[in-house]
Amino acid sequence: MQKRPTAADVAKLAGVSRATVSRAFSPSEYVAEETRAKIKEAAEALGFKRNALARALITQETDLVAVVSGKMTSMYDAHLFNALTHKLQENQKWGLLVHADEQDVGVLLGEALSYPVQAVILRSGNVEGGTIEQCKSLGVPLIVIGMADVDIAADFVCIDNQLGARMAVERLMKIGKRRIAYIGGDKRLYSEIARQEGFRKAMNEFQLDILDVQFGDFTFESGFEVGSKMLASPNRPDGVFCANDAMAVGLLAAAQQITGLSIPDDLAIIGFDDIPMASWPCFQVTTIRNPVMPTAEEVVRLLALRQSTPEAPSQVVQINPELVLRNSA
Amino acid sequence: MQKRPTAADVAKLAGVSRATVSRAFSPSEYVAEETRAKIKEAAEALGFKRNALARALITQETDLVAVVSGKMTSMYDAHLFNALTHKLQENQKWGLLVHADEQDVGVLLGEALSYPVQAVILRSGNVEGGTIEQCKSLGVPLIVIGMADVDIAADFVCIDNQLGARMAVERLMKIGKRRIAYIGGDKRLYSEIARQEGFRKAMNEFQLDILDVQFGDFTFESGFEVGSKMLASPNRPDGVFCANDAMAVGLLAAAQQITGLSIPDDLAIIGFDDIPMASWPCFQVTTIRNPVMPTAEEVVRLLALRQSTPEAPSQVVQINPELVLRNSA
DNA sequence: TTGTAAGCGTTATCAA
DNA sequence: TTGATAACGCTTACAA
Repeated sequence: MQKRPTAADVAKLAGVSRATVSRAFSPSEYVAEETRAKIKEAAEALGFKRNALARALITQETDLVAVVSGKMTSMYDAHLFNALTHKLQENQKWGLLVHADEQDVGVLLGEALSYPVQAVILRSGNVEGGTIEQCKSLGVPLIVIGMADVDIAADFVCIDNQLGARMAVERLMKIGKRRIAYIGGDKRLYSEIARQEGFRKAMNEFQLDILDVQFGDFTFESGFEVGSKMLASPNRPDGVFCANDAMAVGLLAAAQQITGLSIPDDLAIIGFDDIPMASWPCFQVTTIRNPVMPTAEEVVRLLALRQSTPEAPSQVVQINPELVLRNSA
Repeated sequence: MQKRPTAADVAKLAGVSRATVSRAFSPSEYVAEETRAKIKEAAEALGFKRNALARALITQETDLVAVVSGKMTSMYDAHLFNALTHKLQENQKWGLLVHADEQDVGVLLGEALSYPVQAVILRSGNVEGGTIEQCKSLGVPLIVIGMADVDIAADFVCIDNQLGARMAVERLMKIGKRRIAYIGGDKRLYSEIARQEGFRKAMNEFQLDILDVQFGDFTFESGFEVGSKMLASPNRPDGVFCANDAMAVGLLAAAQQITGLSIPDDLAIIGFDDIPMASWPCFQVTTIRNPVMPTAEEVVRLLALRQSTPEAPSQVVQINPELVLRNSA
């Protein structure tokens, strides 16, 4: 920040008042075309740009949105992030990046909130009390992606995990699988909890016994490792629902190393999310799509809604999952 | 943005002046411990936070940094982004997100620059003139990641692509390969240009003929496709250097489908970047590591340097590549 | 140690 | 259609 030209500089050069310069930059204000042209020209010459800070201060409205996101460990995270930033930009919002590695969301968000933001968009496995309190006390709307909780005063946008899990079980049933197992991820994360619950409910509904339940940590490596053990067991499943694609691909890779094991005949695999890798020719994993664009769109819709109707009751928006058939099930 | 409490509110509640409230929040200012405690208490009660906008306006210094990044299409992008935001945060900087899909970097950056940012960090395949001009005319330092150009008045942080390519060729030579081919990515991107040049120079230096040169677009799918063709050719190489890991893994996957083809005996593969996937048990690709942490660290170092010494001549910082030996070469 | 008052770069109100 | 002038929420001389 240094010798940034100000409206006063432009005013002097154009021979008008500061107020007129300001007006010249507001399309809705009345100002003689001639004057406006003169001002624009002077502004151009100086490289003048209205200072968003000073503007926000007086207009009392920001186009800043805090985007809280953890480490992006999978392509799903990266794609969601892409979609979100894309949509925000399309709606003239600027994302203020808050990178929360661990449990430090509260502190970091606190610091970030020294910027008056229009809302906080949180993409995280867990929403702790401090975060919600902070937003509430500052009157900043909170929009959470990837989980749902009707008891928290925040908006939520989340894939319908239960339905997704049910679709997976249904598919495995349909292709004749009865010895069905589950590979879950980090037990503290909402996606794991919800998907496992959906899986259990569906299995129960179809009156199927759950053959095996194992846990990885949502990574390929863990899917490979846990999957290898599961396949080595004498009690081997003929169908596995994995809580995300990375683990499903890991399991598939493990299965591919066992000679004579045919996919999907001996072993069917269904993942969750539909990351690009699931469609690679060497994998071709059947999965439950968790679409990022609709998610991002709902987020900006809620953002707009909160701005126009701040007092509206908080919403939980469910995104529809979709069964994507490939070779693994 | 609504009923955010201000310093005046706190002052009234604590029974002091606005100035004292301000001082109470600056650790270096003298203010009676008793008063400070009283003010902190009042601030706490109201949920007061100093407004960063107003602060920046008066202090004339921002902790905002524009982070321009395209769509993240690979885990390398995601990791670099993680590392960068992490480091920025560690240095009390806030990233203002600019998501540039295509050639629209100029326009978007222009809008983003209405916020007085300390610097612009650009992660992109191409730096066009408009971007540089805009930064210069506003006196905002520009730091570019992933390319190097001594003729542009900006700081650059970039892996030493030539050295990396050379290390790959050297390794292929060392394990007895002489029929060496190259699979490149999008020809407009700097990484492609620099890595290919490095490859050609090294091949020339070792007095080897280049067997084949093909191009994908830096994705797994393209590596698989181009690789399949390359392997089907009667003039099949015994060693391939790929311009990134995604394509190297794609090529490997294609090779794995050919029965009787042994890796690395019949075909050695070397990638670039060292993304997690390269180390997966089913791939184990030898690669040239392009480390993200050192890159991010250099960026924040340059950021600090530009702030303390704005007029220092621009730098091109080369990051050292590293040969990571795995099973594919 | 604290209060008063000026000012950062804008926009909004009110006259002219 | 334009120009003074007062805000916005803060920091910082300068006084007290």
